[in-house]
Amino acid sequence: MPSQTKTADALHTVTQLARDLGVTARTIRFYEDKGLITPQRAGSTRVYTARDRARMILILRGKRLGFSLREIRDYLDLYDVDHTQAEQLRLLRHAVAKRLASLREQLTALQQTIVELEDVQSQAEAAYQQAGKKRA
Amino acid sequence: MPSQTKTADALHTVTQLARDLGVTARTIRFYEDKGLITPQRAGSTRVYTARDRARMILILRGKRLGFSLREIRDYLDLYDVDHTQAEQLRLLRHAVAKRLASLREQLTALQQTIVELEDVQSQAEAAYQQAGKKRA
DNA sequence: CACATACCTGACGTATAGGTTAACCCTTGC
DNA sequence: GCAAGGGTTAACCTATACGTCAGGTATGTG
Repeated sequence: MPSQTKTADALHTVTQLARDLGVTARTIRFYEDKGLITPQRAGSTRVYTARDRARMILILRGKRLGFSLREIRDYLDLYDVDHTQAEQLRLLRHAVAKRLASLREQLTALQQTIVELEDVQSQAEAAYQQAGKKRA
Repeated sequence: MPSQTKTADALHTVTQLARDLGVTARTIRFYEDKGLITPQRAGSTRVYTARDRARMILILRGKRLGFSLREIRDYLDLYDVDHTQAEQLRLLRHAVAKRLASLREQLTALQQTIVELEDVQSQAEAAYQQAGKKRA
């Protein structure tokens, strides 16, 4: 695909894109500083294409999933090189699997904590009832 | 139960406790600085009892669950309240209920994140298979 | 006594993810 | 002609959770 396809792709400034995505312009510039996105420039003004927007969405998604900006950058770099490289996909799968394992561990621990806390709750409840009786 | 029961409880220094728990002494002192534990002192030297050790274990578990030290401190404070005062019990129950609600919320979010990641995983898997085919 | 250890406090450094502010440049409209 | 509004960089501030000295004290041993 040649680089000039459709001119219909809306271009945006940082502020517009930020509003669109629910982050601040500062955040987007910060990501650029960290090498996660590199918009074109019109003079010194940043110009974002639909592709850039899609990339930002991937970044935010990565963040939601608990990856650090550095990790996100590395994974996005994998995409950029070539989608068909099996080796890179292997790395991605590995990273995702690791993260999943960690999350599942957290899930188990969290469930356990809830059970424990429910125990504390019922004990506090019982003690409260006792205190009530004594006072009566 | 009176406060002096068995003298058999082993006492430890920061370094000993740290090694025992797999953290550094600096970490333990830091927690003290943040009000999470307050060991007794022998002169200026910190002295940790079995209770202190148990408390440290609770702290570390909280950390594993991804809570901030501040949250952990608040959470431990709940345990410290006098269990016999009705008013305090009321506050305790309230705090525990709030924390439980928050934990359940986190649980839901975590489960959702896992589902999303599993999705990413299966897509990466599919792409990997595709790449394999192409190369063959 | 001197030296090795271990403990203490205090202060500064690090990484992550931005927020805030300052000072400056351009463009547009009245 | 100039203020308003948006864009830019640079630099400093924040919070979290420690690591890493520096400098000082106390204890025990040959």
